Amino acid sequence: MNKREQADPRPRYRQVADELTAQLRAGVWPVGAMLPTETELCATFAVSRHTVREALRLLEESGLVQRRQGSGTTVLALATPDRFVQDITDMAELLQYPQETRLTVLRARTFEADAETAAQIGCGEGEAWVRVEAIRRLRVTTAPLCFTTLLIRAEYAEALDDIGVLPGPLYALIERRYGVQAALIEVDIAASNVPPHQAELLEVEPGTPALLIRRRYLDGQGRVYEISEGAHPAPRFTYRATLKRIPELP
Amino acid sequence: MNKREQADPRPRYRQVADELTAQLRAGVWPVGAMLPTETELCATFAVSRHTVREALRLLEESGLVQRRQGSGTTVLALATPDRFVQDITDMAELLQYPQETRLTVLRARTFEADAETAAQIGCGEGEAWVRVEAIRRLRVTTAPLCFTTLLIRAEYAEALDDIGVLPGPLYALIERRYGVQAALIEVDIAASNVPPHQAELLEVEPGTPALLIRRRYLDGQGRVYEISEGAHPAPRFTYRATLKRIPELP
DNA sequence: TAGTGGTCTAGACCACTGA
DNA sequence: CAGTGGTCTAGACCACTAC
Repeated sequence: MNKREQADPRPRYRQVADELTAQLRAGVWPVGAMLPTETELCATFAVSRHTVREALRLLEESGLVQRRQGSGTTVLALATPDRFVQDITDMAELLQYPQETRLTVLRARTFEADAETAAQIGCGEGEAWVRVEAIRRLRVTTAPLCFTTLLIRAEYAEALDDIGVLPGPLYALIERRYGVQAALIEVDIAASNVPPHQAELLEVEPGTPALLIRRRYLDGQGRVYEISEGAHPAPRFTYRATLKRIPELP
Repeated sequence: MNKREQADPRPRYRQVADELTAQLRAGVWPVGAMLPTETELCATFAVSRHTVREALRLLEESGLVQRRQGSGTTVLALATPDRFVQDITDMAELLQYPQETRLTVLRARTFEADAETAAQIGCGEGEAWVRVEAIRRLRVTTAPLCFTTLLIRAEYAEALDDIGVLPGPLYALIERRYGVQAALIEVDIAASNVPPHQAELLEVEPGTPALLIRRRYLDGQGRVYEISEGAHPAPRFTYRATLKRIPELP
């Protein structure tokens, strides 16, 4: 039993994981049911607890089961669904602006969110926010890249002073100053026309199609603390993402 | 040494991982250098090899180090960079069309890629492909959602017969018939105007802004085998993504 | 061939869950 | 309280890498 006698090149924990995956797929346990305990699985497969735990770790990483100390291992799914991820490692990659861009603030104004604005933002009524309008340009050429509207909680307003002084996107400046980290970023992308009052600033004809990119930044408590909305005239900007498939278990 | 005598609630392997992370950040080892061997780390931290390995697993999952059997553990980075992921679990989520849509094929035609087309597609010159033009509609209402142009390798053309018969996006039909899995999907999103010849079909005025979504599907060998290009008239469709921060180690 | 990380065992105690 | 998964030890052999 010690050596790998059979011609199976897979490690034992992998064999156990594959067997369990197959049994899950076969419907041995329904979703929500409890898997046998680790000790029981040790007996079933005649392996040590360590090996069983390595196998369960694989199942857990695939999202098939959930383990909870004290209560046991529950079935989350019978088979690994198709999964894709977009993995963004670089902050610049997230915003997808070339490094050589500069944001010029046009206006900044504090306001209190009325009912309608609060609903739009997803914040409480009466909260103090700052609205900033700005233009993003390439440093070299003159054509503006986009017209940006930023909304940030008034309590973080001083981070605005760092725009143009320190590099990086606003959310990074806020993190630097206040320690608030974006835990979640919601991105909405839509098409629209360049609004009339922005057309001149963007140096395009009114009615030019534009890519609207709206990002909502949420902190660890799920509270929205920044919203950025950029209007990018049609030919100047393309949003690009690469999605990788997460390989299935077997 | 057995019990957790100090008031440190972290498990030992976590303490070891955090200490190593701090040392990495402090520059004890440069990028590319070898970490001490697991046995050495056991002695340094006075823990068992299992504990060291759990700690190294954490470092590896954070992308700080790389482990290779036989050669050792090398430093990949001194600190975990900001990382965000978009995690797409549902296939429908990937395409973001509501379930109740139907694709109606207007035209389908086989062609050979000339030099220009081959360069655009990213395929070899002279290869046989099929171009399909189609309209996606909600089943209930009448307003078309988008005008779609599909390009697929001619060898997978029979998957087109399943459109409207089997549910799911084309790439899933191809996978079902031929076993080809998308390993990578590249998504480009841009703004444009609805082309004149599509305006009538989409039931919008010519010149209406549209969201162009172009997806390139690559198989495991990095070969493009399908491209879909959808033109979505402005108010009818918004692309939405949610990015989660990957928590740092400490 | 020496040394690395990968796998595996047997056994122990702990922290947490739920009856 | 009994039983679960979480952590940890001591020790072993194996597969792989590099010299």
